[in-house]
Formats: sequence, structure tokens, C-alpha cells
Amino acid sequence: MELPDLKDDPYLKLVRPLVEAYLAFWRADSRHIRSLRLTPSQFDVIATLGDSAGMTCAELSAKTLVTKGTLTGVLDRLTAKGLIRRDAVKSDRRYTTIRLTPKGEALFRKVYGEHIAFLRPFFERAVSRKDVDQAVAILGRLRDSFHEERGAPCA
Amino acid sequence: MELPDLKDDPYLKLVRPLVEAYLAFWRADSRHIRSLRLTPSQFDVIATLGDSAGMTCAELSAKTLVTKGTLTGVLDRLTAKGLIRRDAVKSDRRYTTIRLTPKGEALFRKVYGEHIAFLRPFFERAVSRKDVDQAVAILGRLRDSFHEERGAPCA
DNA sequence: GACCCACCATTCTAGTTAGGACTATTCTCG
DNA sequence: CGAGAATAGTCCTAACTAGAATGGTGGGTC
Repeated sequence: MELPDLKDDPYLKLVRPLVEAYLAFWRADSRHIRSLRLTPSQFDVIATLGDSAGMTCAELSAKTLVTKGTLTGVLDRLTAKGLIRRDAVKSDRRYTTIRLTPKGEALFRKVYGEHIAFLRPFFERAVSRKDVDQAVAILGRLRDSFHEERGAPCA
Repeated sequence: MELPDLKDDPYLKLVRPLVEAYLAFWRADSRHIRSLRLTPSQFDVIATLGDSAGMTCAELSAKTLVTKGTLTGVLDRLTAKGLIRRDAVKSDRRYTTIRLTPKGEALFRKVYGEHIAFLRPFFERAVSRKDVDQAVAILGRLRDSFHEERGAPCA
């Protein structure tokens, strides 16, 4: 009665669906990941490393949704599980290369496919291919809009 | 090279844009909220209470994105700031009614409008009204798809 | 070689998260 | 009325988060 703003505003009425859709996705997603005995952050790291031949913490933090500060702890726990390895880089002692161990590699192969298969039906039954293309375009522009602000009063 | 799945899959290629758009939004959103000396959870609670004449913890947890268990701590901190009040419900001593204090009410008035005004331009410059309507419909179906699963093997 | 700036990984703090366990209270049924 | 099931709010654990601070390292420059 006091603030119908968000629901009625021709633009901001997008906020709620965006948040709700993402959250619904995220909850199903992370529930499934937890059932695989991993946390979302850990899965993120595994999935990112699985595609590469190893990378530094900074790179890893850029490609995942895990902050550099948080990464240390996440990597500690993955190391304890024997899934990753930290290798010193000889040419520059500031760097550390993070790699999957064979055990981590095996887990990645198993879990990644399973997770894709788990997610697919939720999308397939809800939206058409045309919907997907439209949404990808719109969401992309929205993302860019939020990123621009930072670089706007640059240089 | 090993897993182009997500990018190429006609349905799952929606995952990344969804996550990125939401995250870009969320980061700007929470950065602004923090600049107002509140955390996102605290703002969520304030904004939800601001629209009502008080509610129980369970209701509050349902309407916000804050879990019941987490709510206790959030409410503790809001109480410490003098923004909310916990009132015992006489008719059922299990319940507690959470209300904004006058100070909380004042903060709500100030902060809610500011936040709307902060968010609006990001959307306005990125998408058309038609885009908004399309996206609202698509995201709504996606959200429902994720919610259905739970109720499927019901009864 | 000494100095300064940039960068990497780690550490720290306050707050949040999911999920489960716990206590007090209320409801329901016999 | 009493036993059992539900419910509300709290507490607990492990993990994550942003953001700032720290210390080690390396690439200039003079």
C-alpha cells in the first residue's frame, strides 16, 4: 500500500522475476551439488580447473565466483580432500599453480556430466529455444549495464 | 575443449547469462546497500517490514531471502541498532511479532526510495519495456519449473 | 644496489548461509 | 486429562562472503 514501486515500475518490475528465477535455479543447483558432497564454491573451482591445465589463484578467482580471499580456504579444503594440488611456479615465486589431482580429475568427469543432466530438464520444459535466445540477449545487456557504471568516469 | 556443453547446449546456454546478469545486479545492489550502513539481509528485512504492520519470524523468513535460522542473528543486530522491536504475542507465546521502531521506520522511508532511484537507471538504459515484459514471462516460467519439482511426487 | 610501485597469496573481521538439533509451547486425538 | 505430533524461535556447526590489511616477491628506475 505504501510502496508498489517495484511491482508497477515498467523497468523495476523485472527485479523480482530476475531474483526469483536465479534463486530458484541456484537452490536446486546447490542442493544437487551438496548431494555430491561438495559445496557450490568447491564445485565451481573443480569445474573451472577441469577445463584447464591449471591456473593461479588470481585467475581462478576471476573465472569463478569465489573471491581471492575466500579462495584460500576453499583450496585448503579441496587439498584436504585430495582433489587439488598447489604447485610453486619456479619462474615467479609469487605465483602458485592450482591443478586437479588424478582423483580430482576423476571426480570432475563424473560430477560435471551428472550436474548438466540434472539441470537440463528444468530449462527444457520451461522455455523454448526462441525464449532462450531472447533471454540471453536481454540478460546480457542488463549485465553490461551494471558493469559499465564502474568504467564510466574512467580515464 | 573438453566441455563446451554449457555454451553450446540450446537450453543450458541460458545458465551463464542468468547467473551473470543476476550477479552484476546483486553486486551493484549490495554495494549500494552497504554504503547505507546496512547489509543486504538487513535491508531485505527492513524493506519487508516497512510494508507491513509487523510479522512473525516465520513470515519474515518466508517473504525475505533469509532463512529462519539466520534470521535470529540478523534481528539481533537490527535490534542492537534500534531499528526493530520484538514483541511477545499474548495469544500464543510461541510467536514473536517483529516491528520497525520509529527509528527503523524513518530509515526505511529514506533508504527505500534512494535505493529504487539508484537501481532504475541500470535497467532503463539497458532494456526496452517490451524486453522487460518478455523477460518477466520467461524468467517466471523458469522459476516455476524449478519450484514444480518439489511438489511433483506430492500427496 | 636501493627505492618504489605493482602484484600474488594469505590472513583477518564481521556478517551471512544452509541445515540440523534443541526447547518451549500449542494443538489433536483418544 | 495425557501422549504424541506440530510449530515457533533459538542455537550450533561448517562453510562462504566482501573488504581491508599483511608480507613476500618482482619489475621498473635511477
